Amino acid sequence: MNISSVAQTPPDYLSVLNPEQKEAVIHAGSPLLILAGAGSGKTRVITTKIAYLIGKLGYDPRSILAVTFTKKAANEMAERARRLEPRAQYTQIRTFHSFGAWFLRLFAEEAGIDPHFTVYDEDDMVTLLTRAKPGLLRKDAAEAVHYISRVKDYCLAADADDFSPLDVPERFQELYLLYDKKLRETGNVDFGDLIMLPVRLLSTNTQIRSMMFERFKVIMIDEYQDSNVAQFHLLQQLAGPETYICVVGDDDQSIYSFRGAEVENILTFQDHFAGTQIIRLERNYRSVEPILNTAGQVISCNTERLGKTLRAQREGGAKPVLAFLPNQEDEAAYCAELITRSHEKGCPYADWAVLYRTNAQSLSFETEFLHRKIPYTVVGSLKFYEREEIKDLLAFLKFLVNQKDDVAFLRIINKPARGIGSTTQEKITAHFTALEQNTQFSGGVHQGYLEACRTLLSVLPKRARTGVSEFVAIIDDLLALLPAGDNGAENVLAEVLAHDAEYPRLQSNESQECLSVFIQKIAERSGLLEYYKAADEIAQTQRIANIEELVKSADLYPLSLSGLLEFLDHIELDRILESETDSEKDAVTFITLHNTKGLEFPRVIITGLEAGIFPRADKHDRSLEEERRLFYVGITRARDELYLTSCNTRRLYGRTEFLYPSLFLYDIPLTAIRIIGNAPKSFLAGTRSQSGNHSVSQPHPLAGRWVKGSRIYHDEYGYGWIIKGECVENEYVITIQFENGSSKKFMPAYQSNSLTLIMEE
DNA sequence: TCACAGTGACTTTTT
DNA sequence: GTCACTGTGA
Repeated sequence: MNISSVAQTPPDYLSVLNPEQKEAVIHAGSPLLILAGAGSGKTRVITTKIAYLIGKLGYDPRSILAVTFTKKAANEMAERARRLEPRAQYTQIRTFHSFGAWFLRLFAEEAGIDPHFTVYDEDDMVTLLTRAKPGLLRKDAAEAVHYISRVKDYCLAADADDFSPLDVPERFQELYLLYDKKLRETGNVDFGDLIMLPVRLLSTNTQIRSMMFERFKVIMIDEYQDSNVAQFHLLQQLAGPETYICVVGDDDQSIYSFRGAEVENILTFQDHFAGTQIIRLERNYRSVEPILNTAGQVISCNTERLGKTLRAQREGGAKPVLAFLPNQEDEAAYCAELITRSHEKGCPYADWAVLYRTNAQSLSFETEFLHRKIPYTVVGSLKFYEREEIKDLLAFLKFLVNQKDDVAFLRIINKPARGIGSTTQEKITAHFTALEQNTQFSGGVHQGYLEACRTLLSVLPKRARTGVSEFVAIIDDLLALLPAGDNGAENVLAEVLAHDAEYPRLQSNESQECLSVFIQKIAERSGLLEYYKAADEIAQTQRIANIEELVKSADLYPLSLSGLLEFLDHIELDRILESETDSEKDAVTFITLHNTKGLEFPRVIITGLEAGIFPRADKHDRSLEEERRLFYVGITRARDELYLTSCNTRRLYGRTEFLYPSLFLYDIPLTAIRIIGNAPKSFLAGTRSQSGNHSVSQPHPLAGRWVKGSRIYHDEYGYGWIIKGECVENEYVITIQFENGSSKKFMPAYQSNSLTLIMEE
């Protein structure tokens, strides 16, 4: 690692960079914070930097650790880095969590977990906690699990004295302790552990810590604005005195604080890493000028920013369009119309993206587009790995790896139904617990639930016995098909210090049988294939197709225990994104604003810009700023054309609600956009809805009927009286004070079914 | 073990 | 309005 041998002649890849990008690439020595605005060529800088470190500064590729948040981003980064510098294939380019998993497998023993651990998702966590505390309602377990996840984002273990950054419910710690005890019994980990356990291990074990210092000389983190406190601690632990640290992020694009992301990490980076140099990338190559200006207007309304002004590199382009529509059907029709017209002029459907705040909003678009036969794909509503059939199959895989996996066992013991009801299941669990306690005293090892099943066979009633012995036979058969292989952690020192060997993930599987055959066998032998085949026919679902997809995705992994573990890591940690067939198809993209991060489209429509929908009604101060950043992220996805839509009314929970324009629309100067449709006069006058200051103009035809002081009855809210009647943009709006204390606004014209005027006798 | 009805919730969600 | 969960009864 000779840092002093700087390049004499810059290679090609440097010549395509602008001065700031180049500065960021060749910077060395002190910690570096790159503030990279949307569309400023951030990925290019990171990948070029990796290539430069290896090719020009002579760093060993294996001594570089590059961390991202999504598998997709990691893949893209790895691929692009490799194109610039082939040796970058040996660089550790991973997601935070897959790095944690790699680390924990190496040091499983020291961390007190099974080296064959699998990762529990939130759903599994809830099941586990429900098992740990019988009688706990699933709803309450889910709440506790939510807090457990959050608390782990702050690196607070169950025995912590205080969970003060968070407002945890009463008796939370009791549940947390119980949960963690149960989790450790299974030998598995949850997502939070993948970061928290490495942090704890590194901070207490100096030997391991120096091994990491020895291994990683460079640490780079992408999307740093979305890192949480635990991840910050991990960075601190991994950063030795000699380590070169470079983080890249954009505080204006921090949109995951509800998941524990801590903007403070990027805002205070320079305070924690002495001598930090900051480089700003402010040239935007993506959007045309009017779109970028709009984005700038919006984000400048936030106060908590490091501050950064993007400059458009693309001139020309049209002003964004803001369309006011009567309701969500018209909104969907408007989008469909726009897209159809552009398609007729030769624009591919795939150029378009329809963005919305919540998944539920996709429904009206789906209905409309289906009707008009416009092809579309919905991104990320029902996640592949969350599907029942996939979870079932994965539970089988997990159980084969680890027979103490409580959650997996529970899922598969009686699915498809083998006549093993709750009574039998409880007997097995009780016996398992007894085994667990016995071995704790004797220091022995047991085979978990499988052994518990086997020993109980003789004492079970006939029907249960048949079922359980069938289950045991299935597991035995499948285990016999799985060659043990090595678990990849046998020689930790070699793995950590190896500088030439390729990581097993990239192993070629030509000589070996592949894992997909095995998963196919599981689907058959378990009876799940047959079970879902029948279900598909009854319910017209696609479950078998999903199972096939899972089988296919295991193609690249060898048939061995380590291959299976790797596959599970891949599934759990780096979720399968949309299938290839989807991305090849020419179709409009329907997507939530959150999911658009890192993407771009030539034409973008941001829909549902109404107060209470976006931003959501409960957002204030800091979280309002986060919502605004979300709007900013949405706007900056657009390359050539941007459309914004806002509805006057929307059906919510089966009720038609009257809605005001989104607060964020007031951030944009009227001259910067082209307004079409029936814009509320209060909006044009700049009167914000929140203040409720609507000037009453001429009397409305309905005003004589719904007069102030009248008694009313509402289906949902009960009795009340009208405290205000006003005319807003040709619509008559009344404010009702209900007897339950709440007050609400209604438009009588749209609510005649739920609202009744009580005539006095 | 299954089927049905009543109840409640109903953001966003990289891993 | 819709879905998913929970508990009861056959």
